Amino acid sequence: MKNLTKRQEEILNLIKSHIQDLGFPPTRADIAKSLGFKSPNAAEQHLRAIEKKGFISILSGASRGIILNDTANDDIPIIGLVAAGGPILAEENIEKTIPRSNNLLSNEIDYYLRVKGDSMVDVGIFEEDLIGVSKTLNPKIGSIVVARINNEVTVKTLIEFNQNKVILRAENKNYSDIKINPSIDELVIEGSCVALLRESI
Amino acid sequence: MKNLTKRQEEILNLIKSHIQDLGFPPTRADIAKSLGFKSPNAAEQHLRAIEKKGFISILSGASRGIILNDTANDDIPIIGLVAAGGPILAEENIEKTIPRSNNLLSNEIDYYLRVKGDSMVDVGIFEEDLIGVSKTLNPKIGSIVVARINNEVTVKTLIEFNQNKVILRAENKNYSDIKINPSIDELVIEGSCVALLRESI
DNA sequence: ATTAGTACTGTAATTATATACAGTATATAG
DNA sequence: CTATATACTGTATATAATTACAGTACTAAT
Repeated sequence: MKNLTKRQEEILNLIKSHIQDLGFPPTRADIAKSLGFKSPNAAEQHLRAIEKKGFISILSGASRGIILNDTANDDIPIIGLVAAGGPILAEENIEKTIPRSNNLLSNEIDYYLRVKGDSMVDVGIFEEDLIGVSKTLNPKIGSIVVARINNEVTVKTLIEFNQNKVILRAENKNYSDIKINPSIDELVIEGSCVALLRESI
Repeated sequence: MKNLTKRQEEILNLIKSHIQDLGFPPTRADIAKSLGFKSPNAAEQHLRAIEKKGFISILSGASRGIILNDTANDDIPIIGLVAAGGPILAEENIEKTIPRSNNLLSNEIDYYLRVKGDSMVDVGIFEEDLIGVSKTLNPKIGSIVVARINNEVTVKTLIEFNQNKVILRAENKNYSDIKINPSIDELVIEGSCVALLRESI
């Protein structure tokens, strides 16, 4: 997507604030009036240019038919089953997304991961719960982390983390600790768990 | 604000989803076409009625000049400690509020209640968790409810609910069932638990 | 009994809007 | 030197859209 000129950006911002204020886009005449053009055609031509650069779509024949092509992908993805092999945030794993502005929990959250299995029930994390994961937050000993062991993604408590020994604990008496030697098995700590959501109790 | 009729609500929803989908409100003709009216005037008159009831404003002369009067500006309160005696939603119990538009869970939620104690740990509800409570949802046997027993507010599973015998269960082996005779003890089911939030795991 | 509200059809006029066409001027890239 | 892009004025027109007016029919309230 090419860069907008100063004037074009001015017009795009005008469209955005018009939508913000009134709830619908401006007409060509509105734009012309706001920016002091004496011809609505000036606005028309700017719109065409902005459309050509991909920032908006114009519906022909529809009044105020300007659609913002929001590039700003600040949605938080909800990850369902993670397909083995690929990255967690791969397209195919995304169940749906929610706008970040609707997120009332920590804004450190990079994605929500739907919990599979009962290995964390003793700390109140149940199957189908959504855990909020921060990729950047440094995983601390004793915190709950999202780990990938040999391409298998799992949620566990981090008990020990050394060069040649990592221990992950399932918070369920029926499971035993997972001991990993990172020089033998591939281990990636994908992130830390910072929140939890449960729908339809 | 008066209530909308079924048809009027249908039209309001149509406007909302049109805005959601395209970014601007529909025209009278759009509405007529969507709902099968043969005259755009049918839409016009509905819009006037909806405006009269306060749900929208219509800008005269402007195409698509329909402004949603955000009624949904009621914030969802987060209830901390419930002071004995008063209603749950009393001012002094409100820890803070969050805009309903930011709520990504069920929109049946009337308030969030901060959980005190460990009586529900076996179903993954921990101290300091926030449970989303619906006042209107009919409490079902087996569901988790917010109950008030002699002015004490508690969260428990509803096991039995008869005229002279109500059983509430703590989901924690260390607690025993609470048996109540509603003709002796004052019992109010305040709502049903429909969601759960946990911050800072 | 009558008024007000709901729920439409049908027609038509006015105005709002998109959009084509014809220009002018400046800047930049090949 | 010649396209191509930017940045406009000015005019005109087809059509999109609002909106008034005249009806019909049913329901609920005063």
